[in-house]
Amino acid sequence: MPSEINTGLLLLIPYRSMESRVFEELAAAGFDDITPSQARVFQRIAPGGNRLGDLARQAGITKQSAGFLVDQLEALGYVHRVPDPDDGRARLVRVGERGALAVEAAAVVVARIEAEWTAHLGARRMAQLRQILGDLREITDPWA
Amino acid sequence: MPSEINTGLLLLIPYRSMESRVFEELAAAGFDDITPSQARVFQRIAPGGNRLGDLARQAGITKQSAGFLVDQLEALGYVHRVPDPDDGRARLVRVGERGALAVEAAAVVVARIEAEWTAHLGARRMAQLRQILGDLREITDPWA
DNA sequence: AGCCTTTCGTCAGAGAATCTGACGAAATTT
DNA sequence: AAATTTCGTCAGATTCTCTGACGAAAGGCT
Repeated sequence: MPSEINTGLLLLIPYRSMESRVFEELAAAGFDDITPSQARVFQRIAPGGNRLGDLARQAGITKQSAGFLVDQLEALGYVHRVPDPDDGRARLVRVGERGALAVEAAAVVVARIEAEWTAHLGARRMAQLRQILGDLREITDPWA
Repeated sequence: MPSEINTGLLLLIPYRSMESRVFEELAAAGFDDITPSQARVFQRIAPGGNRLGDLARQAGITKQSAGFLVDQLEALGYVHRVPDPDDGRARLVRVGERGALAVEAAAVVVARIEAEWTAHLGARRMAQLRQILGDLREITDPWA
């Protein structure tokens, strides 16, 4: 029978596969001092930078935890914080030099994995998958 | 534009939504002493029971961590351990009485969420989603 | 039989990640 | 101006996870 496995687990399996592969290959490429938790925050940083609270909400953790992880990312040179010109209380977390290199390296790995998935599923179904997930985001993304 | 967001994150968003909702509603139903980490191990337990090492591999954690979590699940009455008749070193982790009730309650919530998703996507596309994810599992499930 | 070697689970200890609660500073509202 | 809210941090505790080492049992190999 065509799998009575619940849809949640069905989503988690490929996610985990991608995450662990990106993580491994990044480590092999010299970015071996970043942890998965740090990476999950890091990957949410937008081009213009984000406030700490935004990152926390998007990553689904408290702002204290996000602050803890950003401190480490900053010490490792992946990000830096700049004052928020619009709000004296806040600072913006921005991708730094080393972070930009990591982003680039990660994008290469992600592209390769997506290509493998496309090869397995066919371009048409890969596009359907992304389309459907995008639609699902409308009712499942607390941040969208 | 149709989202250049990477497919991994696209998978994670609905997963997290489902996980957190199941978790919340389970807590509201009286299963409020279980943690997400415990639940991620618990949900892998098969009808006949599993060895600790199996659970660890499936959950992607070390056997020590799995042991730690199963100890707690056992203390809370969700599971129990029985000797493995085929191997004197091993024991089987089995779902206990209270665990079975939690499984039942979780299944109800999962079914409701899947119904919501189906209502949003349409039955046809929901089926496509599950079909495609099932296929993707062939190359992404280290356990399958 | 008797010895490796591997596998299963646990113990011990350390480290990482997360949370709750409380706080000062700045922004916003009244 | 004062009260309220929001932003980030500090402090402390808990939870989760890992590495390393170990005894017990199983399986292989002379």
